[in-house]
Amino acid sequence: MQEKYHPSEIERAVQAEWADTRAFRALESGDRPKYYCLSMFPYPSGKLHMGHVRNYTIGDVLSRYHRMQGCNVMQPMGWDAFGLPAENAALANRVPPAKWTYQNIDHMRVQLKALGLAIDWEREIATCKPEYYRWEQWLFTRLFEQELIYRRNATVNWDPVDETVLANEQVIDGRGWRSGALVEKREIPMYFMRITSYAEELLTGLDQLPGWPEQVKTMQRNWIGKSFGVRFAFPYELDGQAEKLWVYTTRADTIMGVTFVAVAAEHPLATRAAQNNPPLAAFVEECKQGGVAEADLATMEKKGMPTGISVIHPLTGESIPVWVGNYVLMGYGEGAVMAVPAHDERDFGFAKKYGLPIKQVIAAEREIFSLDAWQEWYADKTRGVCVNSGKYDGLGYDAAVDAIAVDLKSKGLGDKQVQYRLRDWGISRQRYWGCPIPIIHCPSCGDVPVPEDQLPVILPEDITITGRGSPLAKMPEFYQCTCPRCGGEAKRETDTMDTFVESSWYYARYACPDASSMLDERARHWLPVDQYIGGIEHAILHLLYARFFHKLMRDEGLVHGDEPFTNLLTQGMVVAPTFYRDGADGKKDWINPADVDVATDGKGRPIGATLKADGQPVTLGGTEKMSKSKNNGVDPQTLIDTYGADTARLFMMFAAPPDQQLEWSDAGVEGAYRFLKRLWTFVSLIPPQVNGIERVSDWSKVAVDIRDSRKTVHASLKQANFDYERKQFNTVVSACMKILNTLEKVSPLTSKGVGALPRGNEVRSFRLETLSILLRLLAPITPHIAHAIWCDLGYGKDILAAGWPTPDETALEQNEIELVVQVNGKLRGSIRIAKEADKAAIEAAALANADVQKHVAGQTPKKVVVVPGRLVNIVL
RNA sequence: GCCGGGAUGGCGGAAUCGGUAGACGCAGCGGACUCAAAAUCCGCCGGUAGUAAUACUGUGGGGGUUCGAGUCCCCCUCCCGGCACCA
Repeated sequence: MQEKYHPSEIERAVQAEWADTRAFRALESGDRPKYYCLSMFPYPSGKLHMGHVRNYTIGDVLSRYHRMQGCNVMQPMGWDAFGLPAENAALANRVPPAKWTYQNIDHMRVQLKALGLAIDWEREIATCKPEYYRWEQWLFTRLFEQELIYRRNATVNWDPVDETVLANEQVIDGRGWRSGALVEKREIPMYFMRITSYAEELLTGLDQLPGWPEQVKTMQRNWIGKSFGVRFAFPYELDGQAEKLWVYTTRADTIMGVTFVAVAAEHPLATRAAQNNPPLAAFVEECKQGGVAEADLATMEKKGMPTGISVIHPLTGESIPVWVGNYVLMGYGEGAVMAVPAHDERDFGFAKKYGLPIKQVIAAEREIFSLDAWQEWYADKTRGVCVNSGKYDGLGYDAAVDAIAVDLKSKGLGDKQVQYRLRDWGISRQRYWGCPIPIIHCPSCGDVPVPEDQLPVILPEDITITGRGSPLAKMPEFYQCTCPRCGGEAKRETDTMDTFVESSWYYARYACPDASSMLDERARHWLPVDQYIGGIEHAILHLLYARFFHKLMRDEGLVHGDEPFTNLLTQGMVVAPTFYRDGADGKKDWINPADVDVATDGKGRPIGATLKADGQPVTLGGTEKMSKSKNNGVDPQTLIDTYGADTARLFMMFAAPPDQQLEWSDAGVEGAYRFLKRLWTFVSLIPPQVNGIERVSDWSKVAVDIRDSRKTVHASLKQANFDYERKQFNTVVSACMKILNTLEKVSPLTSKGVGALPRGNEVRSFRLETLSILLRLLAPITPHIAHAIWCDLGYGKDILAAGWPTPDETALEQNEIELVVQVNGKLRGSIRIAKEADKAAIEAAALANADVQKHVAGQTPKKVVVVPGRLVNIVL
């Protein structure tokens, strides 16, 4: 074994060995318990980024740890290959999306393999391949026939210049990202999945997921948003016809305070009113401007205009004016809301702005009419009682809602209703690079699903992207077809599916990537996923859609069980410092941290930075998520080329706990490399054992410093095992570092001192045991070096099969313990005392302590608190 | 705006059930080795005062509960993630 650590040689050799032995092929056979470990698959954007490295290292650590614990592990990998960036790249570089995507996949696969991940590459899938998406189309047709998929109109962002539907991301400050045109809302027909039919199950199912972070479950619960309220109608008459304007509220107890009703611009009532009201028509037009993103709608200025139409309050018979409000959306709920300015912040602001009446109907501790008065109690439904509400006066929330619902029901104008905030999932996309929707539009038969024997509907890959509309809609050879039902001339659907559809079931397909049906028996074997790992940004949408899909597939008889992912780990982002210079056009020119020298003050604080190329200063821009736009990404490839995969992995695991943000640090990488170098050098200097080692049989007889060191090692092992179980890998690494520090103190080895071994067998035995523990603790994190040393030292042929180390409890035992003594909660001293000493003995020893007596100063303690094994607190 | 998180030395972070704040690493400072540098090794390292022992102070800010609070409760500030067509 050479003295110098050469990671690239070691890693190449170890990876070749794994490949030759197909070490990570997952088989369904055997009697070990299965462990399916899945990391969210990457979008093939071109190059691996640090977020990927972090995600896949976490997954790999968990996979290898469980394998060493005796599990039959499956860890697959694939590509979330459809999506918008491929079309953008096609526009920019004139490369067809398919070609671009496949090239990226080939490059990123090589990069992933260099990380030494324990992946079964024989299960690789790419969602853009017909053999994958054909089953998605097949399921679509099944769900369509069950009416779990249906077609209706929905609002999208429309770029009037490019004549294209825009993603929310492509709308910047209300304008199209390429054309700069003001974006409009437009209604188009789309297919929807009836996720609301599963709302209740998606909600209650969260209670069966103890392995999910509470934070994610809370977000999903709030997203589903189950509410108990009242749906009721305001009757009115229009053109001699009796009509009803329906609304929904969770605060029916405030119904007597309604002073106006607001409807969406697209509401039929608004349309009708605008017919002979030009200013209103103009306002309705104005409301169509802007995008559909909820964050924009919620933060924009609330505007409105009266329709001139009034409705009747269902309980008081009062005339209530109807307004059009730009903040009311047709797609949500009824497209109309009751407004109670006295008890709702938004309504209050609106009423103030337009001089609408404000009527207090809930008793507050202070008079209403200032914004902060009602805020104190409004959120707390249990506190207020009704006032100015006629027969409901004095009732609390529950009683008032009950009484009001009964009265509405008796008039046929409403009733209690449970509602969900969750909306059905619109899956149609007016884009090219996606899975074609398998529907044929027949003038006589309507929407006809493509029959099974005509699937897949293959997406043509040899096309050109213009940025205007969908290429498929310009390809008669794609859309011209005959109706499967009547044989007449028909038109194929040219929309594709939301890419979230592919990522909603890939976890199941990995179990049987070559199945001749959507899923087979192997999916039932491997599912559910035991451990899922991915970014917190997927906490709601992707994870909710995947849970929904699992239930759809369950009801199709394709999978067993209700939930797809038993345990979930949401990793934090990778962030790095940013640097920039102000460009000529007023925009910032972002400079990569690799091209910058940072100057620090005496204490190591950064005080300035210069560009390496010209030595001139650049501005420090703060720490942000690694991204192309801020040019602060560090290329993982350079990292791996310079230090090796083990260093990259070690740094990633050590720098922060998996679920927290990770700050990039070149010096931190150096530190990780230094540790591996130190380990390697230490091992390389161990002299060959000519006659083998005579093992110590009774550790209680060895020298006290070795016994103490052994205690540290086993305590660190115990801590590391605890931290592995709770997935806090940064402290696992800390424990490993501590073990090596301890070992080097007892068994110093330098290139100059080879052979000069003090105390023979005791040290050798301790070293042998300690290294076997250390290497196995490190094996999941830095698998190459651990495997190489394990073999070199003759521990065995495969560290993955070596089993997991357990601490020797006898090494941790101690007769005397140290107790900290506080006086009035302040640390004043410490005592050593027998482990089994009783409370009286501890108290006496504590009071006898010189440091303590100084502070007690003859006073009689009021109380003495003894916390066994920890401390004594003397209260004066 | 709404929902969910976060804030601890110069920096990343540790503190498992309310019980010694700062483990482990980085940076920095001092020293050894060297002709020299790199690498490596040893020591110091929250702040203030002090030669020191030690004292006071300290976990974003303000209040509270408790013998005892980084940890629990209330209020506030700032930062981050998501908001349904980025993935």
